[in-house]
Amino acid sequence: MGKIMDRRQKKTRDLIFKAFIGLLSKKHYNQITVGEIIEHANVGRATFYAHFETKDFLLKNLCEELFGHIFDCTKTQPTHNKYIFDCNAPSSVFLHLYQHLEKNDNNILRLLSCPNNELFLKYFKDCLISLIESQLNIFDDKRNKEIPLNLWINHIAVTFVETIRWWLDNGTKQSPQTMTNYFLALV
Amino acid sequence: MGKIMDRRQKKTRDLIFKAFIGLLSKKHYNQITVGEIIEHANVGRATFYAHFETKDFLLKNLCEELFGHIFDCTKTQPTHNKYIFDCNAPSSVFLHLYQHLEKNDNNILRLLSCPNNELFLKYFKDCLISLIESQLNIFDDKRNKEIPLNLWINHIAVTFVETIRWWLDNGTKQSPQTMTNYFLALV
DNA sequence: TATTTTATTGAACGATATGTTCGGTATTGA
DNA sequence: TCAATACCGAACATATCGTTCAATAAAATA
Repeated sequence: MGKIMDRRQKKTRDLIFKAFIGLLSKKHYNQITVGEIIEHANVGRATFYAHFETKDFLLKNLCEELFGHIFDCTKTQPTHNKYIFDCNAPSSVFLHLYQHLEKNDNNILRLLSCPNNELFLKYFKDCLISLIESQLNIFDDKRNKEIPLNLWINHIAVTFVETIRWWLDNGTKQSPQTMTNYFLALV
Repeated sequence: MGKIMDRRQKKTRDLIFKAFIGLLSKKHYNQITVGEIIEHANVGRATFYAHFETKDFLLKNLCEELFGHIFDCTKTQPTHNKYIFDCNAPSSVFLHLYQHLEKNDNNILRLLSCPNNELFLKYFKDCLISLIESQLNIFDDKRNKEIPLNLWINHIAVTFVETIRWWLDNGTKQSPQTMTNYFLALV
């Protein structure tokens, strides 16, 4: 994973990712072939399989690369989030996520709004859940104690994911702050 | 769709559906082959393709068959729902859906809790959205007018779907009434 | 019942995709 | 400079797809 990579390795890895992303934004995951990927990446067939066991693993690795560091910077120091984000509002983590997305690092938006966005939103949700678990106190005032805890956590995560989906479907016109307000109003 | 069917047609159609459901509860949709389906259904290859253009169409038809009538009975007389369900509570439609699922007609539960449940929950959500659009007044008291309408409707649908997912994951131990309460508390 | 219509069968086919192998080449890092 | 290693790319066996067709069996109709 974090191993030091030969320049060549990193280069072809990036080429494959880039080609894959390009294809994902055009056609459905299921009908993308390895042949197409290596053609667009301009990479040998054997090379592809030297890097990725399977198309599914390619997807998994791509998700880790894309979302990994977004959530990393919220997790590495879970108890100090407020200060990291230089903000005391309880919603800072979520505001920060909207802002991060708006910056569109690594073309994440392109993937989250493409026909295959389910693939990524699902992965995104899994990351979110562990984040929310560590930030649960934020929602204490909104919680109905009747509701089972894991149902509640899941509901928060899903609500957040759906605000993002809606945001993207509507052209990302709203500000991160507005989206945070929508999110908090819904939950 | 509703055409009169030759006995043979209905028979093979059911055999294929049954085989498909059996496979869906064992392995991932993507790695189910037409070959496996016809083998388990004990049906000729050409016969399969005479019924279904594609595996994707098979899935679509299965969804329509499974969910079609559940939602049909809520839609055919949209203005009279209260009386159909013999209940005056505004939540009756949703209570009725939980009850319907609990009866487990057509092994719907098996599909909604299998590893492929995303496939069905997604379809279920789409049906839900049009149902909710026709029942929106039920949620008038809970709605924050700041929130865009389609975001709001989507949120209600997703919340309902997620309560079902949670219900199934936890063994369907709660009563439909309890689930309705959870749902209304979340939304 | 006799006849016509329709559905199923199963083998065979071409096309496409998969994942692997291997000898040769080019790049890298020390 | 040189040893290690990543890439190439063609070839291969295997698997799945979706279609075709002539033969057979079952249902609908008269």
